[in-house]
Amino acid sequence: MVHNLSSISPPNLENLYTMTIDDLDARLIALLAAEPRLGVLECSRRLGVARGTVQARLDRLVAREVITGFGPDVSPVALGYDVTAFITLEIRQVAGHEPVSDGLARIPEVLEAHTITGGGDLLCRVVARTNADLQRVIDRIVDVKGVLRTSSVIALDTPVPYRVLPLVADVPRHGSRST
Amino acid sequence: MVHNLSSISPPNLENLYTMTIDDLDARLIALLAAEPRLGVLECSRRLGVARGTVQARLDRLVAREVITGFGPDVSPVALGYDVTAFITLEIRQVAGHEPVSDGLARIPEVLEAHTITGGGDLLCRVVARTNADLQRVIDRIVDVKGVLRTSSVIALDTPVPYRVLPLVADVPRHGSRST
DNA sequence: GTAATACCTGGACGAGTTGTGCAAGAGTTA
DNA sequence: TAACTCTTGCACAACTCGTCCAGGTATTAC
Repeated sequence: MVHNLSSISPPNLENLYTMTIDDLDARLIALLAAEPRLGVLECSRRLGVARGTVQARLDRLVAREVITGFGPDVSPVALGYDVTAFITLEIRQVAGHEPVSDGLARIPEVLEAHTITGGGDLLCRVVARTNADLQRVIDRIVDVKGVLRTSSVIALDTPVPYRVLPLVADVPRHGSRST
Repeated sequence: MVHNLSSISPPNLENLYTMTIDDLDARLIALLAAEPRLGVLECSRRLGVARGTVQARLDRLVAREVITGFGPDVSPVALGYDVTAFITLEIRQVAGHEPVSDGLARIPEVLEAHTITGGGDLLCRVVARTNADLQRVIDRIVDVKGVLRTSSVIALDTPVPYRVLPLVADVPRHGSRST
């Protein structure tokens, strides 16, 4: 029997938003990151818990959007895009960001774009087949309505490739629920 | 019977390195990206090809490292890391990049790092729990031996989140092998 | 033109996994 | 003590997986 709303909302909200992950979650994520094609059953064996537990944890992690998806991770380099660059855009501020963002989103080579501090600017990561091809991509960006100026920086090497695992291992936990 | 080496090497090398992907590959990747938990059998149904074909294509894509993995994709935001920043490092050039890269790799909040054009510099993407926490992360970076100066830019919004799919759809193909 | 090669198809096999449901026990909170 | 949440262990049928095979077709080499 429910006596008042506070007996419903607060615990749920806390579970959904305040909580992060516990030790078992972290181990599960690390395991899946190491061997992504593992099934639920195999995970449960490796982690030493029941299959239903792994299934429930996974569902919860996905529901809470801690896990946002399961690849596939496609390598631009393997597709022939060997050049990565970071381009800072100076844009006309009167128009706002949206039109520019829309224009950028229409360029396949723009892999991501962020608005950043420092007066109406955008930082975006682009790829191209060659340095000469990069010029073409930059031209396309400059052609986007609202873009005033660009300044590019080419990535030569990637000593630390994108990763999140150290973060997962480092997150403050709410105690270990597992025995 | 093999008459000379040229009847072996060139075709293989071409298949492995020169080729990109064809139409079916692109559709398969797009399908998996949209619904990553799909099995091989279900993919074959959706794509209208035999199961063995999908299996072979997937194996090849992974072998050629067009597909480098299958998540899970973990959201730093869901773990409480709400602040993303891009930090440009000026480093002491005598030592080279490696020691600095190693130091950065040991900081969980450093999600990726690239060496960039412009004289011994590094660009890295970091996350932090709050703006105040970002200061702590920056301090850790500055503490890395070889780092002289940093300059940070905070990402306020991400109008174009990381994506590769448009690239896949756009890649020049070697004709459609599918009927 | 003929042979060799690579690819797709459709079928088959057994082993293993998945989704689902249930009852019981443990731990926490009020 | 009661209510709640989570985990466990078990069960079931349905499905999928990895793997193999033979036959057909398209491309390439000679």
